Amino acid sequence: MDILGDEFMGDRLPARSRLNPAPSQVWRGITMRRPVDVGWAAWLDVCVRGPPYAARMRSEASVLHLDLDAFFASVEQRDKPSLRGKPVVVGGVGGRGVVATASYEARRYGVRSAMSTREARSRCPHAAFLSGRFHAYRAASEQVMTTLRELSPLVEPLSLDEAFVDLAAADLADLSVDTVTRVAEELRAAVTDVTGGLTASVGVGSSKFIAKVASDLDKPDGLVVVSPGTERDLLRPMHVTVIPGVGPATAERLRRAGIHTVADLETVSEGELVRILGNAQGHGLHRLARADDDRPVVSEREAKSVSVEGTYDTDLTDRRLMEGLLTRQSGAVAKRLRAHSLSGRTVTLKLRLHDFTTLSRSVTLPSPTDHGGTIARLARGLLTDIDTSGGVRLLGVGVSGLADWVQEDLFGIDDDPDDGWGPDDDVPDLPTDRQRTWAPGSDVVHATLGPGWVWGSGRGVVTVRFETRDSPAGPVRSFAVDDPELTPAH
DNA sequence: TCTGGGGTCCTAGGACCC
DNA sequence: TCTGGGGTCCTAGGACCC
Repeated sequence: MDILGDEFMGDRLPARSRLNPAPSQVWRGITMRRPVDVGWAAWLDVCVRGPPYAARMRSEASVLHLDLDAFFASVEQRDKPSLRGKPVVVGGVGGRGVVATASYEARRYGVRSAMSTREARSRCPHAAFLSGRFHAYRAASEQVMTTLRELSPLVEPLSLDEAFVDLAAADLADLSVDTVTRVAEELRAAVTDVTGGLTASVGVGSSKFIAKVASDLDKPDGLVVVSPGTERDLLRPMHVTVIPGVGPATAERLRRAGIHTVADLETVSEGELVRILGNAQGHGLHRLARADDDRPVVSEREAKSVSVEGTYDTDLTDRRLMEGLLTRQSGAVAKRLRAHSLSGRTVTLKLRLHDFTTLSRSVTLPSPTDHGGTIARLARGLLTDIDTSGGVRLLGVGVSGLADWVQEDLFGIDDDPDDGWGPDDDVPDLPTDRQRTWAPGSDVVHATLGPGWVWGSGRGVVTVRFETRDSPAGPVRSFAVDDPELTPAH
């Protein structure tokens, strides 16, 4: 039975784990066998989430969370002394910009992250409004992350200004509250030193959740260490929104069920939470409400998607302009994919209409691409079905289903003379309507008009690139067509 | 002219396969 | 010629995070 059990897990579950061995690594290489007294459902749970009978929570405060204070604004004040002590707002400065970071001086006027810049200007007209210098932020962030890695090899950056550090992987004498307090204070000083004056708020606790809550308790420039055993008392009086994953929508659903605080949440059964919030969130919240969090600190994460989007100061209505913007965005996405040696199979078009409704449309190729032209053609193709007559405020392109290789590299497209696309080959008919993409799975995936032609009304000779299963940037052929939907671009 | 940009994860339905 | 169930893949949308 045990052997059967191992085979079962080895065969089925790992489809994901083998490719993407994520949190399961907490088990530190221990091969786990299903004990005879544990049922299958419970065993699955063990394999996915970790051992339930081992201590789920760490017994020591060994997870540290560091959060740089008002990061973007602080970098600006550091680099420009005239801004020190004054309200600084970094974010979008255009007509539709929002605040990314407000300095503490600006926060006194009610300026907050995610507020529209328009609103921020009306609340604090004398603030300095800056659009941001991301190279400087990235450089400062790197200095900080390097400092964290000197303390422990296990550092998980969450963004430019935030990271978890696993102190259990650090070379410390012990993990007592006194020791981690001292280490955390030294770390804060080191961060300020290496960045030339930036301050950080730090929280330390027995889990990611507790460390993050703790770092919020004494901002800015503070340190809170939560003693093991006191976690639940700390959380009980807090509003449910302290729990990561509980935003405005979830908080409202909970409020309607009479649940406001973590203490309220503790009294609700797991089944009831699942009923209110669905499976994943219900189970997750039931655990977090009890400070039950064994998520490991993970240093390397694989990217799952790459995207570029833009919100325009005035709504777009010109389709040709939108196609041009998509082409440019696709090129940027492709460039970033190639910079990371990635390619992806699914291309997603994103639109936000004038009334803020958000749409997405996607297609999946048989093999991954990192080719800007291919991404652009697919994105423009997806746009053709959408009614944009009311105006479009946001346009974007993304690629997901990422692989760390490109099929064209493995099966060169030009060096096989008998690749089935010679001059005498039987080439499929051109599409006669505006539809330019074939169903995935057919041999020809996509055909695109060559330069000089757009879809419209007319007829003539067109150049078409055929994209096939095996060659996404396939052969180019010319055709005489008699298609009233086709017209020269000039 | 209220509401960014870059992500992650989850849900739900349909197609398809065994 | 009807009744399944499970699993995977794909698409669309939504919540959430920094």
